Amino acid sequence: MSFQIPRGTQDILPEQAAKWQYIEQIARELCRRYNYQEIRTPIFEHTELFLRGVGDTTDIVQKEMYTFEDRGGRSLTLRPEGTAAVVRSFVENKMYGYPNQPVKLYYMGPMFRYERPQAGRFRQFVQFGVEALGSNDPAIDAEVIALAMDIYRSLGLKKLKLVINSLGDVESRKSHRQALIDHFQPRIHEFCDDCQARLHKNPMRILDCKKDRDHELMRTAPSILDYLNEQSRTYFEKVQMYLQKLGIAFEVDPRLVRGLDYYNHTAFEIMSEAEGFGAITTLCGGGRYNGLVQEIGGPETPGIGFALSIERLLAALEAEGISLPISEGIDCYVVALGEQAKEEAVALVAALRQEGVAAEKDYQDRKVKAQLKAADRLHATYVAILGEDELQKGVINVKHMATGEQQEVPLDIFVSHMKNVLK
RNA sequence: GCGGCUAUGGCGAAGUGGUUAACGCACCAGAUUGUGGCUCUGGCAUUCGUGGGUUCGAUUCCCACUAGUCGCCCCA
Repeated sequence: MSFQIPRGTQDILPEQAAKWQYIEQIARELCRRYNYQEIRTPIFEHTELFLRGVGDTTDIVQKEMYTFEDRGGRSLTLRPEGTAAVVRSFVENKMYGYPNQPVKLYYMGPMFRYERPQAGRFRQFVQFGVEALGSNDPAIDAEVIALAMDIYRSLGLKKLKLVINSLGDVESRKSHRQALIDHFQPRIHEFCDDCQARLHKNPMRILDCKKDRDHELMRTAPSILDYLNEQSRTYFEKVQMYLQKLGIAFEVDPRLVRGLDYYNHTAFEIMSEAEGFGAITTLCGGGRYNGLVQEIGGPETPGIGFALSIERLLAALEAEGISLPISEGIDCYVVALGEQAKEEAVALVAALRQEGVAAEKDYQDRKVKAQLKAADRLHATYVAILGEDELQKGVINVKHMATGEQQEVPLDIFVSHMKNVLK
């Protein structure tokens, strides 16, 4: 074996690719209905963008970035997530000046993180995500969540759990942060190393720790929800009200903390509850990021979005035993016998294709029997057999594979005949 | 970054310190001089992830590496 695919990446072979196309099509169609428009940004950006946008205390920035220097000495990074780049483009192209606000965008493409691969985790993976920039209406939070749920439901997923939380605004977070430090500080030595490090860096993450999950201080820890100021609480309540109005079931989990620094107010996650799903159950994560646009150098602009991984979506479909309605099989396989017929078959196949018929022929110099077998393997609806006899009579033998019925069709009307029977 | 398990033909999968590496599926050919899906017959791994080591001899034992997989951390 001379070459192999880089670690944590995968080839999407034709059979799988058909599923990808189907999912992409559903996602695009729903974006059309929700009026989100596609934006395509580069696969790499200046490293500085992610340091700023994602936050330099995050794991992503600290240990997961594919960073390299180009020949001009610039530090570039393969994008580890989509939001920073979309916001960069929003600012750079002055989209805050667009007449239609909020600006509603979606993107779909590969992201890169240098991590150890595992079930549902890759070094290159594809995210579909949306961003709504310029609105502070809790209804847009609900819309974004609804769009994510709609995508999953349209594909047939049932075993989903939507969890939401509010991280509050800057003021609320500050007071909650202090309350957490006061709560854990006296007994922090009873916690794991990670938690001890988190105490001052990001005490909220202690609540997320799985090792110390059962420590009594965890149960009694101050909840962010108790520290939301008036404005933040009202906002969160409205988001919930709208979700109810949309008939979307959810659970409030005050311990839900999103990994990226830029989140505030609404945070949410959609998980799969399917049996036998791997350890990583998060299908989609998102939230509000009101400070980010300014951080990237634009005017103060609120924003909310989510990102979901197509790989995990496929895994969820698999876990729920859902097969997508992928059409397979060609319309007509032209079987040729003899030199003259072979030459003729090339023209016939071309003519069929010209008229929109999916057609194939043999290129392996197979015998009739083997050509039929090949047609069968390709799930051809029809087979058209052309030999010496047919050429003599100016006809072609059209056989319906499922019924075995066969009829002679004059060569000059063959293509239109096929178009007819295939309707 | 850390830990467990794994690595045999296109795929699935048995197996042994000793010289022919089971079997199933798929594929190819023939039985069937021009007709698929069924049946029968035959063919299909100079080789057991890569590199070292132990040994008279290793696919089988040991080590390293690479990759996969599951989990931790974290996340999509």
